[in-house]
Amino acid sequence: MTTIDRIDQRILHELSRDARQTNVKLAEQVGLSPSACLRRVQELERSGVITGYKAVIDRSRLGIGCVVYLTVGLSKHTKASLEAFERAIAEAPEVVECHTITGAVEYLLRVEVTDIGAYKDFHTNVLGTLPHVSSITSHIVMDSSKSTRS
Amino acid sequence: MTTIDRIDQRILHELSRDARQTNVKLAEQVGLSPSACLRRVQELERSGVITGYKAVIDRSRLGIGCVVYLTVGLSKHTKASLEAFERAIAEAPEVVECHTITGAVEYLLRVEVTDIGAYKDFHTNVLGTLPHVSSITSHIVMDSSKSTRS
DNA sequence: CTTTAGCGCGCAACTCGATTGCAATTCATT
DNA sequence: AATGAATTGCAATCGAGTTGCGCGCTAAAG
Repeated sequence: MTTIDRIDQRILHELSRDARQTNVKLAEQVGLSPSACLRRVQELERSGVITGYKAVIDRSRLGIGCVVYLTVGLSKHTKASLEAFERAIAEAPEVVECHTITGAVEYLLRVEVTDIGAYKDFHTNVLGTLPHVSSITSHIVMDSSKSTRS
Repeated sequence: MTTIDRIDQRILHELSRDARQTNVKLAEQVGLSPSACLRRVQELERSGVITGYKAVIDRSRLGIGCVVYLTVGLSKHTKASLEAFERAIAEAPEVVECHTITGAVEYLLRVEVTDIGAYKDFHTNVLGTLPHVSSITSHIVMDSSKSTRS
């Protein structure tokens, strides 16, 4: 594992909050000169600690009104059926996350759609067409009081 | 809702992939001159579609070896007990997401820790000390085959 | 049909930040 | 104390960011 000191941690924290602040400002905030700060950032990128940067988009402004976490259980647990399911999920733009999890079911998915009708459509016409799906439990997100993941 | 045309969508898509590419490169990719492209980005920011930018950090490089999604049910559903729970969760650095969801339980949390022992510690010493927590169901993430959320 | 107004765009000039080479400083080891 | 390695700061250069101005296109009004 790469050695991360306190200044690196500060840099990571700052870039988690605002990845497009100028390097000059970032350097000020972590107490380095701009060039030393930039080299730190470059090293964090090169070593793979920082894997990229992304825009944070307010999906509700784009019409996303409904976020759903759902668990999916499969009736067949062969490698082939798992892979077929994951391939289908990879093709579904509504699904923004797919995790293989421990427990009574195989997957936890995060789905983002415009409204509950669109979710029903997804549920019926996407999930409903996949072979080996034996259980689906949906949880609509009413509020996200914490979202600090980066 | 702000009007988003196809070029705006292209911009959003590109900035979801690499938010620190130069504006010159972004402009090339969406087929505008750099200044027109920049104004589009500025407008997407001003209007709140883009709420910010963040670094994507590979947590496993920082020692995070264990991601857990867990559902939490409360025994009391008063406003006061809900708020107390959320305040406690806001103070727990291991919890990176907290969603209020429909269904038999109240919350879905995402927790990131170094290893399963650290999760047990969190489970016992953080969750275990909170009043009104009546059920906890943990799912360890074994793999995330899709993660396109932005 | 013509004219006008509004919107989005491109061009170009200026400013400032990004980047990198070199030298200095600091820290750790012998 | 000396040496080597790692980190940092300085400064110069280049390129990108930013913005004002004018142009072109489209739609609406006369």
